[in-house]
Amino acid sequence: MREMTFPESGSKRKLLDAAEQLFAEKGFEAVSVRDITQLAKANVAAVNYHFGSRDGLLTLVMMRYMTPVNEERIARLETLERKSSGKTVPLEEIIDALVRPFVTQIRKSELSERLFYKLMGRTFAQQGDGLPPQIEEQLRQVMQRFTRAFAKALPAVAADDLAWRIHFVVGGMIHMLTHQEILQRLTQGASGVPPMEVTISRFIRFAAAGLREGVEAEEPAAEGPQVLFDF
Amino acid sequence: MREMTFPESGSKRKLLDAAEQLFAEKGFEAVSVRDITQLAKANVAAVNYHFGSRDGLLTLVMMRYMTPVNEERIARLETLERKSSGKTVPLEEIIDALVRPFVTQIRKSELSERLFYKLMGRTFAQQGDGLPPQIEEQLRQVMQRFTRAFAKALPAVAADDLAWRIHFVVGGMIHMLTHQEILQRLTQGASGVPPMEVTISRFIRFAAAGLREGVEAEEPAAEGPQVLFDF
DNA sequence: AAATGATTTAATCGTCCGTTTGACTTTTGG
DNA sequence: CCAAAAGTCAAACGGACGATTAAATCATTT
Repeated sequence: MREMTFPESGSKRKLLDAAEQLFAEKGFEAVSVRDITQLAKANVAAVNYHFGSRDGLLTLVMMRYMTPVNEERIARLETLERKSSGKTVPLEEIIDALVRPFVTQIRKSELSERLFYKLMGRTFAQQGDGLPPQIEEQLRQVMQRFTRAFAKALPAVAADDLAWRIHFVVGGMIHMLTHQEILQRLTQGASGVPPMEVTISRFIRFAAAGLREGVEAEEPAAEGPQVLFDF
Repeated sequence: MREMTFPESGSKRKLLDAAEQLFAEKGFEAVSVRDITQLAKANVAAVNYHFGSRDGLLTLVMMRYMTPVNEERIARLETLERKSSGKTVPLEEIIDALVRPFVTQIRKSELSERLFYKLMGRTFAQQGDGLPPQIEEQLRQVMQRFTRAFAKALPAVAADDLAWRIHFVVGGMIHMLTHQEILQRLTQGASGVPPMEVTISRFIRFAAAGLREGVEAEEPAAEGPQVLFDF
């Protein structure tokens, strides 16, 4: 009958939140367990008690915000492929599925927008350089999935060419996230649309053009107009 | 008659070389003074004696490989602007001036290609996040200079749009450098051309297409054919 | 109320860090 | 040749780090 009571005290969550905030602000390696426990108003030993080690906490923090994003990416891509059964999925929609979860998942985090984007960017930037294996595996699967989708949408682009172009796209995406604050001030002033929405639209157009480079324009869709993207 | 003897013992250079190598391999923050002096076969105190502090050494290491690259970037851009006096500089050539110095400056370093690219990538990725002020200033000036050039080459692109597109390009460039090793294996097997040359050609095409997005094709150059880029 | 398990706490461990010291050795210039 | 400068060296400094211990406190169940 105790299933409604929290089996864990609030301190575990407080530690996760404090760590998340500090990692976003200062980077993963620049934050000590003492920084974290101090912000969370917990004892130094709390981290090792609840998470086994600093690395255990780091992994859980990463999983908490990365997993929903990666799951939504896959879900969106699968929806796209199901919708357009047979027909090719428009390139812009694939890129959208890759980056849109950044804005849709943000409200579920308690971090400010700015910090959430930084956190995501920091994580992606560290790929292949000491990320927890679970995160690496998630990202590997996501990129493999999207690479296949891109290949289908761009049959005219050679495989090795496409691999590099996707690489460039990912780099642009990371830079968009990590340095978002620098340029976001230019974007503001527009309508009530969140600034990141505008940035993502810009990114989708840029990435699609880069990915399509050298591919001659296809004949205007045989049946009906193309889906419009007026971000 | 002693002009051929080094006024400084070789240890200063050995420290710079060792630090450069370790920074490239493990990242700037993951290398201790003791790691460096051990590889350089010097005493722990040598770093503080020759460079004042670990940060002093880090700054000098960065300056040593960043300054030539940034100077060549500017020089190439100025040559372009001088050559095509009046006429607009082709977009591809501007991007080329931005990234080509990576390959031209590499042989002057004693590092292996792979490490040199990693080092550059790591540095760019840290921009605005604790780089030595001199390096930050160099990069700021370079990007300001190139932003002006891009604006001239793409008068049809709004200023804020262009700023973001350049941002995406820089992100792709950084990712190309830092993760070069992962995809380079796909590129090899070609002719005797260095793999990075091929990668840079791919990057230039990608970036140019992204930057040009939405700009209707200009009428075929009124006088003579365009300069050919057959990388 | 007693017992049990989960959590919190202060104190401390050993290690690594960047830096400093002072003695020692080498190089340099008059 | 010799004094001054430059360089090297072993040793140690204080501080921060992640982790651990054992006792104290809390919550829940019996």
